[in-house]
Amino acid sequence: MPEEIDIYQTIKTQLTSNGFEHGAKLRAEVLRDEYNCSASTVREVLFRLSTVGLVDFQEQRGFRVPKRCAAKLIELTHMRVLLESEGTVLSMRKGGVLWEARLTAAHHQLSHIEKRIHAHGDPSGLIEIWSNSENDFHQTLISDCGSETLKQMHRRVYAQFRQQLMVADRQFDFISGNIQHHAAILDAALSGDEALTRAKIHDHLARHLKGDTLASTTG
Amino acid sequence: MPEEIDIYQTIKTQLTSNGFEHGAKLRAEVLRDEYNCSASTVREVLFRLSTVGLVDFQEQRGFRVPKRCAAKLIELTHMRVLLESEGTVLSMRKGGVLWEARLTAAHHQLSHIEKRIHAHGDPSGLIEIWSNSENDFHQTLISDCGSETLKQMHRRVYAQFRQQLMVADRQFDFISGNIQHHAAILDAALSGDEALTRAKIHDHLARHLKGDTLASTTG
DNA sequence: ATTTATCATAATTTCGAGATTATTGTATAT
DNA sequence: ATATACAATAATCTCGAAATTATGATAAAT
Repeated sequence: MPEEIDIYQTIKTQLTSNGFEHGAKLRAEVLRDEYNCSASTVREVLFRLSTVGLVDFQEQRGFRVPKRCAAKLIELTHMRVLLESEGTVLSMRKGGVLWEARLTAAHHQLSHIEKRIHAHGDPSGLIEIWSNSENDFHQTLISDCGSETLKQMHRRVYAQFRQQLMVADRQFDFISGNIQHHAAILDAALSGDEALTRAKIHDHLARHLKGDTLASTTG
Repeated sequence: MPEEIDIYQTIKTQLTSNGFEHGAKLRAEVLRDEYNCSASTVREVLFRLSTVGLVDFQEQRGFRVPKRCAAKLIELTHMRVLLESEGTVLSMRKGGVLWEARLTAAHHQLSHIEKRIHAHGDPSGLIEIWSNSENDFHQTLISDCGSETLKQMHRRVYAQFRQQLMVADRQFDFISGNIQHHAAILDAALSGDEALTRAKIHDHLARHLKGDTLASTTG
């Protein structure tokens, strides 16, 4: 069995779920023990992840986890708005009932978890499952856009976005306003109002655009 | 000196300038002779290029040059319109005179070459220089958008786009209409009319959207 | 004649070591 | 005390070969 694919996914998951410190050095000779493989294999994986933006690489100076950076988060947010709006509107136009059903289902699950977190106050044990549901909802929004390229780019941006946001022990990206935000996006999408849908997607992410020099284009 | 970076650039250039056949197999053991290095180094490079979309990879079945595919070209074109419009409008808003100057210069050079090709009839000897100028013009359009992320994504999409279009001995992407198209984009950008600029960028690339199921969003 | 099994060949994947380069610490000189 | 030169250490980069897996050819069986 070729394990490089597994190792790639494993390290990628670690990178996007706070498995490493921001700015931490990633030494192949050290990581090899974690995954029972050689340093060369780890090196290849890190090289690939650097191409995707989840790892920083400098020649002759090795690999590092990208450090937190406000400007970068703004750029990634801006990209999310752009790609997610476009993908969602395209999915709406294809007008599939199946898509509406899947979106409703994804929102139902996400909503359920968010209400539990809101009621409970402490999201500690639910962070992973919430993170997966949030991801699923946003992926579903664009799932029927008809462009594998767009979906791939969005996955990439989303992964980097999450990496920037993840901090140990904190409440991550979750705020109580999310419940209304997600519901508003769902309603707008089902209503068929493209401009409204774009606006709601923008509003949902707007809090990450504080101090932005990049103005919004579609709002 | 670490040559992997050089080899990466070399192979990338070959991939985007018709250096390989569409669908051709890329065997590390064979390519190593071309670049005076080991098969492992070539393998790493191909792995990285596969992450960027310029090489197809299947586990246990090696690397291949992506084959030509109408649907893919449409997706890439759609992405170019999306990213290039957004990046250009953002550059316009930053309103730099330096940007306008650079854009005018880039257009002047491109225009010069295109008129020579148009007059001469045969673009054979000018393909490479035209290709560089065209690339430069479009990169300059978005150069002051303020988002490294957007620029990086556009570079990637553009590279894949060109790879799809390149065919040996043919006139590549060049058509006589380009001269008017590029001039129209320049004029619109300098005039400050955002909607018009978006429209002209779309029109310029519209011929690659034949048979598109993805409708345009901003036009 | 077509299918299945087995074997030989070729390609891919993984590895650890050697070569190269950066980093750190120490000593000397200004 | 600061700066420079040099040596020791640690990291990165490159490589060729061994291990694994796919591919293709040949033979046996239905």
